[in-house]
Amino acid sequence: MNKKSATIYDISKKLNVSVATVSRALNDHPRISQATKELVKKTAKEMNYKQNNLAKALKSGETKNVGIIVPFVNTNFFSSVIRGIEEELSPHGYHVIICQSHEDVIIEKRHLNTLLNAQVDGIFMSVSRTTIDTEHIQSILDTTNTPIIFFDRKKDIAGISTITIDDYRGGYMATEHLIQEGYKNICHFAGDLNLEIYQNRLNGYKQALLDNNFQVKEDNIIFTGSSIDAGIDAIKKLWNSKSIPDAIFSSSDFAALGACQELKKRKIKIPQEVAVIGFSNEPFTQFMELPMSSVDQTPVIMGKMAGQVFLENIKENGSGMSIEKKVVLTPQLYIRKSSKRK
Amino acid sequence: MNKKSATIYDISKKLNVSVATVSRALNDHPRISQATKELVKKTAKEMNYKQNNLAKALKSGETKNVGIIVPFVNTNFFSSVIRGIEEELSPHGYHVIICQSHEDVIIEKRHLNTLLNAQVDGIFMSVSRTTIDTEHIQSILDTTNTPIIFFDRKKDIAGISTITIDDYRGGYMATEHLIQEGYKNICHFAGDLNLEIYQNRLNGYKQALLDNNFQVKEDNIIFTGSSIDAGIDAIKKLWNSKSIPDAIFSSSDFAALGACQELKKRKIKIPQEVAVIGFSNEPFTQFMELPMSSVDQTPVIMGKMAGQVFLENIKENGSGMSIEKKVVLTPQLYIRKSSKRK
DNA sequence: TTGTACGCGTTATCAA
DNA sequence: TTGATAACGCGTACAA
Repeated sequence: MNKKSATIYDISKKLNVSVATVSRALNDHPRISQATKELVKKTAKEMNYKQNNLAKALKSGETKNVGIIVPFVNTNFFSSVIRGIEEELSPHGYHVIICQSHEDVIIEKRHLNTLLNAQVDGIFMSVSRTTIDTEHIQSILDTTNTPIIFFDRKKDIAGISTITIDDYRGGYMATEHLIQEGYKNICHFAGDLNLEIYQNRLNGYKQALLDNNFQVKEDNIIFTGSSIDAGIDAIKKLWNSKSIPDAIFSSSDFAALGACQELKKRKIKIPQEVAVIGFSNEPFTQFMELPMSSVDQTPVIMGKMAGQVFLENIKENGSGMSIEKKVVLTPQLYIRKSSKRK
Repeated sequence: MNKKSATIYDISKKLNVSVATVSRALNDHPRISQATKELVKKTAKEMNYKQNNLAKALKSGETKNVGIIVPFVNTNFFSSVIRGIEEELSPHGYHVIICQSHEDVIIEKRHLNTLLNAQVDGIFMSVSRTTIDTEHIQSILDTTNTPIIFFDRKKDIAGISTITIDDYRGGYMATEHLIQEGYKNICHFAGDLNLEIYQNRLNGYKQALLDNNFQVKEDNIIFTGSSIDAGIDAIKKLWNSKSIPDAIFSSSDFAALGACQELKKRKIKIPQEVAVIGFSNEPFTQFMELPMSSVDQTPVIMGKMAGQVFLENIKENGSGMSIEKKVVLTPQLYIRKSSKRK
């Protein structure tokens, strides 16, 4: 009842040739006669032979598997990056193993270990929100040859290639756009500053203000999370304060959405009274009651670039030394109704 | 410069014990003295030993990897199912390998083969749109012990477990809801009938009409794809016909969205003049200009159920015979403004 | 309690 | 052009 798949031994027995010959025939080795090649391949097909990549990997040291660690897989951004990586690597024979960290550094650490045990040829990761210390990553770098590639949420570690978007520029672009539309009191919904991306968006915001002779008011920087509720709360807080803003640049589309909902509830008009612009260009932004402006992170391209960097790394890595590449993609500003007053 | 990780041989040499002892110590074998256990584990840590799961898998025949084949990974539905599978299996030590078929049966076939070569312990899949013939799947069933589990988009093959939602019921619920709201001329945007899910949604629609003494008019069944443009085209076609509908039950949220856009353009009021209800409960539906009703497929639960069925299958599979399970989940109707006239 | 030696399925080296 | 055999790293049956 148990169906064990045929091995090259089974083929070699059946044909009365050595396993070496079978292996070479199947791999189109140049010094094997055409006749035996065809014979071997034919009987291999008949016997339903399937190459065992496990054994091959054990011998060669290459599994042709890569790991990807993301906080959650079912968000538009991360699933799109994964799509990009898969599409870049699949044609080169790689498989992609997905792990979710749930924003928990403990789980992230565990996944890193199991991926290494599984002998993956490389690891792509976006660090979790709770990843502050990075010794667990540094130690992999020190003790293994497995290349690690950060995308989007990176940490500064020498020897690790990164693919990011220019979040600073994204923040700058969004803010400058609001200024050009004539808004005067622009506030910012900042994200978790433990993550560089949110720091950079904030810094871009600040610099755009300064470059346009605006003042950076600390009261205008609200630390929200990335949830709808956080956006709602932020509006409540702001509208109870002395200085009510006339524009919001949110580092998260979801917080921006919450803001829109709360503003509507209060009958405050977008974009006439208040402009809103988000970040990530989530699919829902363009279908909202009032289509929302947002900064696109080009996630599929990010994934493809990450894949390319990995492939180059593998190719160059004959020497055993790792090459560090820093790819920075330019975000794309999508201007929609929520921020167009003119 | 090349860092090769330590093996049990390295540890055995260092401690002057046999590899067997090292192996057993690391695996907490009962008949190993506490002293040597601790010593071995300590030095293993010192030498930065990492178990090579490749070798283990080659020996044991279990890779603790499963494959998932979906058309595309970056859709809300599929990425949510993947999340469910990963969360169900990860605690049991499994890794999840993702493959995209791009709706192409040729690619699907290739992925199936490479997954088998990789010796995965199981394969989860949603068939591609172009998968009509199923001999490539049947032959895996006949020649290997690798369990296959269909989710959502299944084919009827004996011996394959399936996790689906009751699409028939979903179609029935949506249609009946429209009838109860007083709509009289309900049309249906049908999907690719090569996929059972769309057949079932259509059948549920038909039966709901019949059960409520409505006539099923073939002209009211439009075969659209699942794109926004298809929805737009469908409206154009319908509004040029003799019988203009007052309600639309779309088998796709995106086609429904296109319909909403085109209806708005034509200044036709939703839900007063025409009701719209979609399928999948995509995140954008609740944030639309006019929040859209939709049928939720509970994808994360679907993924978890698929994972559970796999685990049960593995457990029971000592005998080498595969158990076939059919899990049918109940869809959830989300009624929003686009279909509430009363 | 510990050691020896084999097998898992490949590929590669050395001989023939 | 082909064959015999070692090696990859691990677990384990059989011995001691």
